[in-house]
Amino acid sequence: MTEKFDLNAFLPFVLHHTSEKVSFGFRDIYRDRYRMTRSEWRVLATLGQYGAQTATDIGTCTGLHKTKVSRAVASIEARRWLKRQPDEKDRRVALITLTKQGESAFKSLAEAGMTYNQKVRAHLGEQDFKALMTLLGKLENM
Amino acid sequence: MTEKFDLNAFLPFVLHHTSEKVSFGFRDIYRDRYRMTRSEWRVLATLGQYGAQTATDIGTCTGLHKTKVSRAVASIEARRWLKRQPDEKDRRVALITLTKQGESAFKSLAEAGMTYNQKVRAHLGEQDFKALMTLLGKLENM
DNA sequence: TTGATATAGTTACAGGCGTAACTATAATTT
DNA sequence: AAATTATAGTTACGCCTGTAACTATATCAA
Repeated sequence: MTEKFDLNAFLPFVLHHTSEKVSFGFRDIYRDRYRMTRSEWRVLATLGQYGAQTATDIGTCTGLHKTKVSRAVASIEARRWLKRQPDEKDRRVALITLTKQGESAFKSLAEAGMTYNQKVRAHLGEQDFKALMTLLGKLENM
Repeated sequence: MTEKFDLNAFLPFVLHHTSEKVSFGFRDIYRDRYRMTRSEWRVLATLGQYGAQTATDIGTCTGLHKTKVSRAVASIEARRWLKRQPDEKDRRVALITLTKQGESAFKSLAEAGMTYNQKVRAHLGEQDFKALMTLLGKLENM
C-alpha cells in the first residue's frame, strides 16, 4: 500500500513552522529593542549566562557556525558590549567578556525572555511544556 | 525571587535548534538530489499534494511570504516543472500546475519524505510522535 | 629541527531573504 | 464614469547566511 504524502503530517515542515512562530514572538523584542539579529542575541545570551568564553565555546553552546559567531562577536564588539582578552598561552584564542553595557543589555533581554517563555509555558500548561521539552530532547539525539 | 535565565530551558532556542536538526536531515535530500531551496521544495510539495493552485493559495498552504512564493515559482518554472495558466476572469491571477517532470520530481521527493518521516517516527515511537504533533498544534494557535 | 597537519578565527563571494515599493488589474465608492 | 481603494504578483535593495578559502598559530611526526 502506498501512503499519500501529507505536508501537515511531515515533521520537518510542522516543526519548522511552529518554531518560526514561537521564535518570532521573541525576535520582535530583541530586534525592536536593540536591532539585533538572532545570532547576536544567542551570543549575548551565552556570554551572559556562562560568563567569559572563547569564540569556539560560544559556537558549541549556541550551535552557531564559527562564521556566524565571528560576525556576531564583531558586531557586538562594535557596540562596546563585549571585550576580547587575547590568551597569552595560545595566541589564536581570545577570551570574550561582556562589558557593563553588555551585561545590562543581557539582563534586559533575559528578563523579557523569561517573561516570554513563561507566557508560552502558561499557554501549554506545565505538564505539556515539560513533555514537549522531553520530546524535543529525544529528537535531539537521533 | 529572580529566576536565572537558561538558554536550554528557553523554548524558542530549543525548538529552533531541534527544528533545524530535523529539517536538515531532509534538506540534504532535496538539495543534493535537485539543488532546491526550502521554499522551492515547499512549493513543489503543495502543488504535488493539492494540485493546481494560485500563488496566493500556495502561500496560504506553505506559510511562505508571497515574495518567496513568487521567486520559488519562477525558479521551478525555469526548470519546466510547472506551468501557469492565466485566469481569464481575473487577469492578475494564474493557476499553477505541475508538468509531468514536476510531478515526477514531486513523487520522488514525497517518497523520500515519507521514508524520512517514518524514520523520525520510529525513533520517537508512535505514541510520542503523535503527542509531539499535538503539542506543536497547541503551540500553533497561541 | 623541520615539515606536515590541526586548530582558532576572519574574510570573500555568491545566493537567499525580508521589507518596501512597484505594476497591473479588479472592486468599490461617489 | 471617474476616482479611490484593494488585491495578485514582481522587483529592487540591502542584510544575513553558507561555503570555501585564507591567515596565523600551535601541535605532531620524522
